[in-house]
Amino acid sequence: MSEETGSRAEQRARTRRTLLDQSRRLFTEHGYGGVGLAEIVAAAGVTKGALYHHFDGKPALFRAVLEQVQREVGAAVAGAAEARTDPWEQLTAGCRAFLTASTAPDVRRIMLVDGPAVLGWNQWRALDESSSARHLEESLAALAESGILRPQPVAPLARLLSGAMNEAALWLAGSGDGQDLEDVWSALSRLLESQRRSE
Amino acid sequence: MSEETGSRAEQRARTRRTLLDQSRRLFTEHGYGGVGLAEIVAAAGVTKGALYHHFDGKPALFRAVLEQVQREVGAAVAGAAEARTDPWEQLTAGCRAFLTASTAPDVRRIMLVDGPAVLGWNQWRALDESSSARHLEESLAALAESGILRPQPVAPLARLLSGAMNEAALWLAGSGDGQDLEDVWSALSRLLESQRRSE
DNA sequence: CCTTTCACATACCAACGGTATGTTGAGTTG
DNA sequence: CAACTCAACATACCGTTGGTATGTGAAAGG
Repeated sequence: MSEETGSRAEQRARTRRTLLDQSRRLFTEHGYGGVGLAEIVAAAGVTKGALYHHFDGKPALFRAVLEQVQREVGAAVAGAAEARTDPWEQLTAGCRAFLTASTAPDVRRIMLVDGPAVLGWNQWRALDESSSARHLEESLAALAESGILRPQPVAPLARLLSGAMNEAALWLAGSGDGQDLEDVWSALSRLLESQRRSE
Repeated sequence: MSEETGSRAEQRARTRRTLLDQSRRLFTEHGYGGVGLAEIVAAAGVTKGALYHHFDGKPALFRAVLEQVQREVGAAVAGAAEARTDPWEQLTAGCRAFLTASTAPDVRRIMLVDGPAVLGWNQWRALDESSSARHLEESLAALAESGILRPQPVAPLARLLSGAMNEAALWLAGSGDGQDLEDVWSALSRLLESQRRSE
């Protein structure tokens, strides 16, 4: 299994990664409040001393896990958008990528449910802004500047769409029905399309 | 102050109400995880025995508080809608009432932030459905049936709009700027109006 | 009155997050 | 290469937490 070989830096990295992986799994299964540090360190095969050597406490550990999840979601959104050239398609592809990515159980629980409660909404919002939400507002701003979007301030619209997609992802994760994704997607598409400037 | 007069039923009701009021205040100020039962019972002037006589535990107490908050928000939404006769105005008035009501600190923290994390999203969603979200979907369904709304399934649209308004309320509560409410409201109005059937 | 029952108060427990200190081996230095 | 340093943990412990089991005094019932 995980031998205690390697340099000190390797051991440090491996321990930290194991802690992150196991806590992410347990947070997903039982929620932040439903899992104790004892359970986490037991699953990782270390002790609380190791955990507190790497993280400042339980909230800091959760924050590190959340940042990891948000980086992955942000990368998925950005990747889907960059695969397109048309600005409007970049927006829609990014939104669809966010919807599918956020339906995963760990994203759902860690990012959408427990995140705001553990860190407080303001901190959660700041993290969300720096990862995936930023792409949405930038995309909308570009569309507004080139006149493709109906003229309006983009910041409020970005908030509304972000909230709409968050809620939709939570709903989709619970339904498990593939048809629901298409229903939500057409509804969201209608909302997006309605903000496109009529030629 | 609160004398121990009255019949046994009156004492019971008074104790329960005090417990609900104080826990609601403390949950709002420090969040669910940030306040202990000791603090709650001290503020209410009773002991843990009284609390456990009225509620099954800390999550059950929070659930009772949440249901109270949701009833108030639902009543505000329904009241604003029923003050109008035109179906479309009922929708917009209800949405605006939800936005303003959900900006209050207790609604924000208890209903929007801690609610899903404490009860789990499925239970939270069931409570939300039975209070304010139901009005939204019913209003949309009525508009769809009478042909005022662009033909589409209303359930996904209701979910998207509900999430959008939740997020908007969270943002508005943090900004404190009165202009932001108007910005968000015009953005939301544009989204709603775009789903109105063009004559 | 006397008894029962309700509405709590008191005392207590296991588990929790967090800390203080001990230990070991890799990396550095003379 | 031997002595030393210090990072990377392990171990033991503490105060507090949510939860429970039991005691108690006043109101309701006969």
